[in-house]
Amino acid sequence: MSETTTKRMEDIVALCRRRGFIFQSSEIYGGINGFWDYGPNGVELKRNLKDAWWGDIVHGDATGPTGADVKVVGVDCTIIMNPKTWVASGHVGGFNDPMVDCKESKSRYRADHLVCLGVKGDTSGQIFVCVDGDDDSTAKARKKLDKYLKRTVADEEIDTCPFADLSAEERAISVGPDAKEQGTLTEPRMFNLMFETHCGAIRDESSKAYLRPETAQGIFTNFNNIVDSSRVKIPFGIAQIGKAFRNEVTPRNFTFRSREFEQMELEFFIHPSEAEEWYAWWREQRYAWWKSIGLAGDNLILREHDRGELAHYAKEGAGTCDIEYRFPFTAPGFGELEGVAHRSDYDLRQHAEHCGKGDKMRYFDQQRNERYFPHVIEPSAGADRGTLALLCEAYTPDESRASKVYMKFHPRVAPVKAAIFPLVAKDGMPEVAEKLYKELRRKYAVDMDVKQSIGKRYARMDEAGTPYCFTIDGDSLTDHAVTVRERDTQSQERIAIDQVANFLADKIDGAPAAS
RNA sequence: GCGGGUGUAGCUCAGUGGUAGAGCGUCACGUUGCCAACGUGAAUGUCGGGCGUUCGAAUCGCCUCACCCGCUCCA
Repeated sequence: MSETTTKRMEDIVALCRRRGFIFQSSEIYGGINGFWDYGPNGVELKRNLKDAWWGDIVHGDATGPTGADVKVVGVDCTIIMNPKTWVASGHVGGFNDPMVDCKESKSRYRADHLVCLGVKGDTSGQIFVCVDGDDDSTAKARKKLDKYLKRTVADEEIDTCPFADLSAEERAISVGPDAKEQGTLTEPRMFNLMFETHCGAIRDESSKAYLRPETAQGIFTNFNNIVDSSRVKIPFGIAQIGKAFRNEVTPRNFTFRSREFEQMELEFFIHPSEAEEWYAWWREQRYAWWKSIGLAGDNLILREHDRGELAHYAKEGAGTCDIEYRFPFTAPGFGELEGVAHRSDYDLRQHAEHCGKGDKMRYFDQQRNERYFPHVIEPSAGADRGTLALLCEAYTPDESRASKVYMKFHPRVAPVKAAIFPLVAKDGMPEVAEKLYKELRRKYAVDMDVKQSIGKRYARMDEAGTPYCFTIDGDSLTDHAVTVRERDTQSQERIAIDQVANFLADKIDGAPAAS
């Protein structure tokens, strides 16, 4: 990473603090790793992002690839759910045992279930790992061993030992049960990224509960409730915005990897035969959306996953992609903003199996006269990551300005849409400004500032990313017009004071997408 | 988890054992005539935190926390 990009992230963090976007959580006590607070400007920015998402997803008027209306309803589910939810979803699996991951096959194994095969007395060659007691896995390892030694190894030559006993050097020459390359197995480690708590006063195993690590499961567990109560018909979606928690090993990169974060998730339910076209459609839709709120150009990419990195349930599906942004701390690489995944019918099936109400999780399609588990296309976005991307994208150094930097937010997400200034605080100008301010603030987040020089007030608004300033001067009292100062160009034009609200409406809602 | 760096006012920093400072910003009053103007005045500090050494610690030692960077990791 170059020095300039390093410097820049520090500058962005400093501005976030200086202008009230983001603070460290509980800072007066020294902060806490992985938790961040939003200040007055930050909460407006993040809320604008979430409102834009909700407005476009839930209240949108899109037509899907099959010609169907894109019908979406919302939910707001609890953070603490019945712990069985997380057993069904796979989040609790092997939680009390050390686990080993394979970087090649993406499989996860219980460390105490893995054994190593080698030839007695031979310490130089590769070690082949298999799942203890699993005949297929053992046979596979034996075959790999034979191939490696270019001969058939007799049973009595075989030496075994627990995988957990291996040193780091030995792990480096080990080949995983489902791998071809050596050294793809991680060291055994306890693996539970869920925060735990207890319901009720008694703290024992039976009262244990988890803070949700994703919002999606609240949607899946309510699937039949919504089908029964909302008259929705496939294809349709269920959307949720809410907090999720992951006890990350290494929170890092400002708010990018936080332990408490907010997700904007949509689960879109479709007939299995239409998965491919809906997946492709959502992928393009979501990519275009991020562009529309101001993430332009080379910093935003859509990256289709390789087959190798797909989750097990997605292997046979239509695909998975990430929408990624080039953050200063990932440059020249990218960091994930949103994942769009075809999850097939994995989640609904899992819950059907675990909850014992299998039929309830299936959908009866009147038109097709068919009962089936719908497939799911899941666009899952991070609200905090999105907010951070907006901040990074907006940050624009400009040595020619008094502020040395300005925040180039799209008007739709800008925390403050406009500021109203009397040019000087006399001759009736403050009164006119006050009247305009009161009129506008009913509808928009606007600021009024009477004090100090006009240049200083413009500079402050540049740093907060306010796109427009309306200045009332001596002539305004007679010609009923104000000067609009535009943030990005610093240009000025004069418009009628009774057209200010229309001007803003046009800029905020009718503003063209970033090029 | 490993390694490197940083931590003094909102920001940039000075202060290397003896009364915590400067510039910018912020606020108040005055002045003002479109880009951090000017004058006068004011407020602002657990010197990241704790323990220790010392008559005395921002300064020395130990521990710890947080942030940034490079690895690792990211179900």
